[in-house]
Amino acid sequence: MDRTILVVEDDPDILNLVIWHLESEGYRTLKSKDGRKCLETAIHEKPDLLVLDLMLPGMDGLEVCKTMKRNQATADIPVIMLTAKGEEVDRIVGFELGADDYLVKPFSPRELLLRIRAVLRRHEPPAQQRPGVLRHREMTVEPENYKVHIGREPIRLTVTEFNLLLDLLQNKGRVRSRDQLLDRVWGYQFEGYARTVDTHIRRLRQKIAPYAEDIETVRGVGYRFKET
Amino acid sequence: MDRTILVVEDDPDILNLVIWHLESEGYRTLKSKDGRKCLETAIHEKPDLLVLDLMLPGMDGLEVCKTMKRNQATADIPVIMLTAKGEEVDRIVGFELGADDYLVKPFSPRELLLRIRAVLRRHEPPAQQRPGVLRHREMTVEPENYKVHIGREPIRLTVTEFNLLLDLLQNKGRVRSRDQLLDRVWGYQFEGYARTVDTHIRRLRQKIAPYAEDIETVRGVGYRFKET
DNA sequence: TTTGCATGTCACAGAATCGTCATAATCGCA
DNA sequence: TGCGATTATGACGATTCTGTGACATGCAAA
Repeated sequence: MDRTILVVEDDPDILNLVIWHLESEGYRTLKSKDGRKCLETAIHEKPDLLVLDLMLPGMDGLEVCKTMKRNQATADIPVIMLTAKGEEVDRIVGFELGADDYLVKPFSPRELLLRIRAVLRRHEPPAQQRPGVLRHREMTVEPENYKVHIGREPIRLTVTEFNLLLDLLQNKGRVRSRDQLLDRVWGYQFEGYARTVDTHIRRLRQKIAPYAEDIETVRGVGYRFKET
Repeated sequence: MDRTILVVEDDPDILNLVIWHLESEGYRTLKSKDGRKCLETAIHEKPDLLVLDLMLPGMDGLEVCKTMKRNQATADIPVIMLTAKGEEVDRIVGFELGADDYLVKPFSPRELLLRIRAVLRRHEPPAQQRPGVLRHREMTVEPENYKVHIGREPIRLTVTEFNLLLDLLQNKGRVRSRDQLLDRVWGYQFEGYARTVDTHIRRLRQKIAPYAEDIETVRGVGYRFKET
């Protein structure tokens, strides 16, 4: 699962409280105290959901929300608004801004968690798009669990190896350049050499030995998982 | 592929660095040091993407961006902003101006390249317009995959051979001179003899043996892929 | 702290690929 | 038909790319 939630709130007490509850529920979290900064975070980190305080220094929550919905990169991220009593609830509820739900302070953490769960469920990608279990001959890969089996035998992969395998498998038949792989598996900000990919490909091949050949080297281009 | 990128930056060092990296990745490039001039260039040359420095002499990056987005001819060109640390990142991130992404200096060239690739991917024309699988009798060529089949049989081509075949096939029926082929397949910077093309044509003919005859030699001119 | 694992980097060897050249074959035209 | 120009071919050395093992670092568990 491992959803990431960005919390934007200027009151440090509330911020930490919310963060603490989210993390103890197993969510990954990001914080921001500033309306402007949080947009930046939203774009680069692509959280699965945003918990947004209405009253913020600088750019207020309404603005943040509107801006996000206008920007293609962030338009799909659901937003839960936090408001103090008496704030302009009506406009939020009107959802002119694209907020998906809202809570009036003071709220109970449990309620927040429930709302989050509900909103996430609503925004869950439909089953056929969701990464289900991937298969390749006798090998099964479970994206949600970081588990790989060949036949009955469990295969122990590191996170990097797993992500590498997953990306190749999800793009079966298509060549991925080393840079593309660095981008997708290691992330944008990684500043390493393309050679690193080779090493991990090697380790991956060793571990999925029976199918080592099915990771094809496309010389001068990159790697590709063999179709069927 | 062969996308054109306009880089607008007043610092010549950074400008040349960026240009160099872009070209070595195979992009065509245009430069501009001036906010006003670059608008003109953007309109006439229709680049596929703009890398725009925030701080510019004359008209600054924000203005350029806003102006571009107002003008129908340039509104669809994605923009990646470059900013020095501490500059008004917030307004950019607010995307009031329509920037599609941004980078804070100092940035790594690799990261810029990755962002460019990501933004271009987002703005990619829909699939039905993109060059799909090419066919010639029993032969299929998948441009994105570097894959060639004759019937069911996969054909192993090197990247150079593949690009050569692709260029000929995409221009079926038209003669290409050796110089044209050198430019398109080997790249402008290649400094070699035209005879090199002959050798690769030969290797290509061998590998696609059943259709060897379909690569016609046009004496004194170049080569041509026979119209079905 | 020590230990073990995951990771990224490096250097080197082997293999694939490339460009060039010499020579043979072919073509177009007088 | 014969000649010069052009192209095809095969070989070879040079270059580039990948696979591999070894190693340094960092992190986290013990």
